[in-house]
Amino acid sequence: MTEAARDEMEVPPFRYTAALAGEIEAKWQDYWEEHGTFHAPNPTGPLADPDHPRAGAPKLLVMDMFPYPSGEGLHVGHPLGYIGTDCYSRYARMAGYNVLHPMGFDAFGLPAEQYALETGTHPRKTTEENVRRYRRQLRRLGLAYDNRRTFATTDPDYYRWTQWIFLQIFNSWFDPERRKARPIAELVEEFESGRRPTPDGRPWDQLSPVERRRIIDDHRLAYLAEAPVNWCPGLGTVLANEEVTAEGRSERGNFPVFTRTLRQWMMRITAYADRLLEDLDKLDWPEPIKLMQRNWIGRSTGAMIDFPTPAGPLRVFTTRPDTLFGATYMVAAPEHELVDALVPDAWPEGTKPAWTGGHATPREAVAAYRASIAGLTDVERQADARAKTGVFTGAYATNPVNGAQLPIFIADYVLAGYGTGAIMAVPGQDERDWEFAEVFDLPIIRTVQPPPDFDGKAYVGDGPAINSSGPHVSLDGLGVAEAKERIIGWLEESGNGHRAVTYRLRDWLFSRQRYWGEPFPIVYDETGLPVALPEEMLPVELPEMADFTPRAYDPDDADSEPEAPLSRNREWLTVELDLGDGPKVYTRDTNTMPNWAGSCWYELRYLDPDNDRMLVDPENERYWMGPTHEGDCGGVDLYVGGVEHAVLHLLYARFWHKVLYDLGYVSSCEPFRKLFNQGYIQAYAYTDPRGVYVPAHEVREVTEGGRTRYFHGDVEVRREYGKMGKSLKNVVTPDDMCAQYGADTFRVYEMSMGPLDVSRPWETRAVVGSLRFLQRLWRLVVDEHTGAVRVGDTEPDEQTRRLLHRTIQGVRADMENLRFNTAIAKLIELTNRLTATSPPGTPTPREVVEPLVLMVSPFAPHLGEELWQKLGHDGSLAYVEFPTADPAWLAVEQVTYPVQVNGKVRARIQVAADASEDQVRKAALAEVAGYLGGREPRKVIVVPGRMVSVVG
RNA sequence: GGGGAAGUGGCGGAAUGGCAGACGCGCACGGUUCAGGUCCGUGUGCCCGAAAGGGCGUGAGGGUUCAACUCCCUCCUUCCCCACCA
Repeated sequence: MTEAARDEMEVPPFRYTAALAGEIEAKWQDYWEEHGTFHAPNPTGPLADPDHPRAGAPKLLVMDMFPYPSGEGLHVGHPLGYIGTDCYSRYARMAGYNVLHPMGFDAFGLPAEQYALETGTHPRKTTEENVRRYRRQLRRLGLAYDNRRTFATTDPDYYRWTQWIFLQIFNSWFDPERRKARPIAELVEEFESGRRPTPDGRPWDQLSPVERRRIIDDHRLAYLAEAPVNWCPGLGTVLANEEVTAEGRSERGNFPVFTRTLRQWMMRITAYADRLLEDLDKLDWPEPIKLMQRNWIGRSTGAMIDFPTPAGPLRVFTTRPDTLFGATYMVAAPEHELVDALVPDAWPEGTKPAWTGGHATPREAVAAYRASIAGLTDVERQADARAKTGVFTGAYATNPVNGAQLPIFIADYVLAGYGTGAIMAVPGQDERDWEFAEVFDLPIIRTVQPPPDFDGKAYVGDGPAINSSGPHVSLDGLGVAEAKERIIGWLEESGNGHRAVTYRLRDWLFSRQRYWGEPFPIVYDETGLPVALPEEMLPVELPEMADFTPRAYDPDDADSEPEAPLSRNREWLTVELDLGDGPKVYTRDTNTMPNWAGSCWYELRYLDPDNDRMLVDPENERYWMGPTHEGDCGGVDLYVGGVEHAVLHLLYARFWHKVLYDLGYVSSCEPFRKLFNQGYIQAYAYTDPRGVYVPAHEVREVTEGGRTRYFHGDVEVRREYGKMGKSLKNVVTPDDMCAQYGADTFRVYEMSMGPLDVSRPWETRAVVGSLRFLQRLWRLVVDEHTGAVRVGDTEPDEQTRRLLHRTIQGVRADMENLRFNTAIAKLIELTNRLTATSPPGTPTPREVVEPLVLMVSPFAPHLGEELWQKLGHDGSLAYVEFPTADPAWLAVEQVTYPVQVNGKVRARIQVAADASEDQVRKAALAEVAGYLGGREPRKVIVVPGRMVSVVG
């Protein structure tokens, strides 16, 4: 007889098994879909429904970071956050909120295209298949989405609006006075009226149309620029800095990446740096995430200082203008534009041999140094980080504060992209400058007095200024902060510099030479300047192409040139249009948008997914996302996702949202009011002695003598801890869990493993604990042998009733704070109490089991619905009020006080809850007198309701 | 190098400064069972003890407090992020 057959014979016919769970789950999933149970009503438009039970109720918008439907499918780690938001949403709906909990798919981008390339299938086809599979898997988990609002970013109806937003950004400029984006037409008007001077001062009407367009284009929030970009021949595309690893390789594929200057679309996110920084204070986000964004934006305050040179002023940015007297040399980035003009024909008198790099002329030295840098990979540069390299340009600059002649070097420790690409070097107060000064034997002047016990080199701390007096100004004796103020004052008066702020944040490189992305709604006319397509022409559909592969090259071929796949589609490339000045032939932009584009605004589309007149109806946006009080930015009420999006996605989305806010399309000035980062589910993986991974589920654990060893067959294997993945042979899928235990058990297990924001290891063998819990709950309602409902209107005993109300109160608090693990622990306790007090054969008190079923239902929704129905109720419990604790049963009559003597618990006393402190003290002392050796206690502390502490 | 998070039984984890280890896994014993466990019950931090009881215990060390997993200082370890940002 097989085990399965035996099980079938022996297991009571109405036991809650995985098989029964599967039936119940399918039944309720169909029910919810059929009845549109989780449809949330909008205030207006096609999704409005005044008869809905939650129409007009307070709203709650709960979202997950939507998934990338990859070809690999889901493992048990993926839905952790989704289950969390689902439990929270179901709870909030029962607590009276109109809850919108939508889900969509982020389907454009590199991985989908890579997967398509690997399988030789068109990305549209594989994407559609993947989305279908994800939908099925998520439905199987009972996730309560309003599925009328589901979309993929690859739907033309969706990316039509992605392109529309691009056009709004393209047609806007940032007004620094008003600190906001304004329509580009208003800028044109300012130039026309003369209120705003043109860059070279000529009147607007004397400029040629092309000159005017260039000026306007230079102001746009989305603009074309020759930018140093990361060209990856192996992938055949340029990459954003964020997609390049510290080793200078592509994050995806690990191919070499080269720097190349190309004409690219850029987004002027730097214009919003200050607002992106300031508004972090208004957000209910985890502090570490805010800090990461602050660091990414990297605002530093200081001064710009101009140092006269023979080739014109060399401008530097410094955060330490107070150390100006300590500058002993200058360094420009090797790429700095002034360098070529600076370099003299011959080395000046007295040039130290070490400065020349052994070259006969400065020009040769500079060229050789540049070549040596270009030949290095970033890994080598990184490895060389210890030893500073560089070369003298042969030129000197003048320190404006004292006339000192400062040799100008080029060195790669100065970055072209930050500040002005040049620095004044102050070795006395900067460690990097000190190192360089040591290598090149340059003078070191301390301008801040280090403390007596300071034995380091460069001193970066605070202290009185020294050696800082000149003919125009003296800083001596001032602290760093005062010295900064005084020197900036002098710089501004004397015209040698000014206060300045710089940011680490760069403008966002927004184009990719890829196929699987949103095409730009841009064409070029005969001038080669960009022209926006009119809104009526959206969407610009991605043309079907049989050959969509990027032209990849030998990964090491640094001389290769990028080529966009769309540029090979001759038919699509040119288009005849009449844009108001007669029919003309235009060339389309052949770039596509990066995969961040679709996720930059999707929260808005959920609110009004079918609107074909606008992005989102303002009334719907105001209802779901609008500010609710003075000083509030508004936004999604709860946004759950992984920390890996702490910077990029969240920063880009905030930027787009702010542009839409400035232009008046949304009432919320931030997209995500509250952010929560869920942890990751990790897993063990096992390698055999050859280092090959073996299937984790085949590994046996043997514990002997307190030491645990692992075996695969007879072979001992080594355990590793890490991510779940195919290559590690340790994947467990939700489908496995649903088949083995049922979706409800799986959900309960994931939510009970630990706090939602903490990563933890997956352990399949522990899942059974959650099944046993649900089985006990089931057994409280259903007789396993007869299938009869065994709930009666009997009174629970007082202790059980009190426990019920304490549980209700505790579970409500836990749910509000997303502490699902402790909520479940409380529910198990109550279930265990009922199991003990209502054994089989006796009725289970309805008064307790009904609220228990309601409280369990956010975690185990299918079982909840089924039991609710068995308890005699019609329809779904999704809108039934969540239980409320009765204060009368929370109050206690007797309190047990532990009594500590000198920090150790020596006794327990029972006193009436309303006993006075004095009564408690007396009772406690009577109990522990023996521990005091007959002496009077020195001190007695009564913490009301908590404990008594006696000090002897 | 800078920043962040975290160290509690065999394991996952509980604990507004107030009885450390809730709840679950595992394990042990018992029940039901011919048997098995996706059942039920009891026990389960460590050490001494037959027990009653006692001692020790939240990475290490110090401090504040009647009282510290919790607050402060120093150190160690692990994970994550950023890394020549002037």
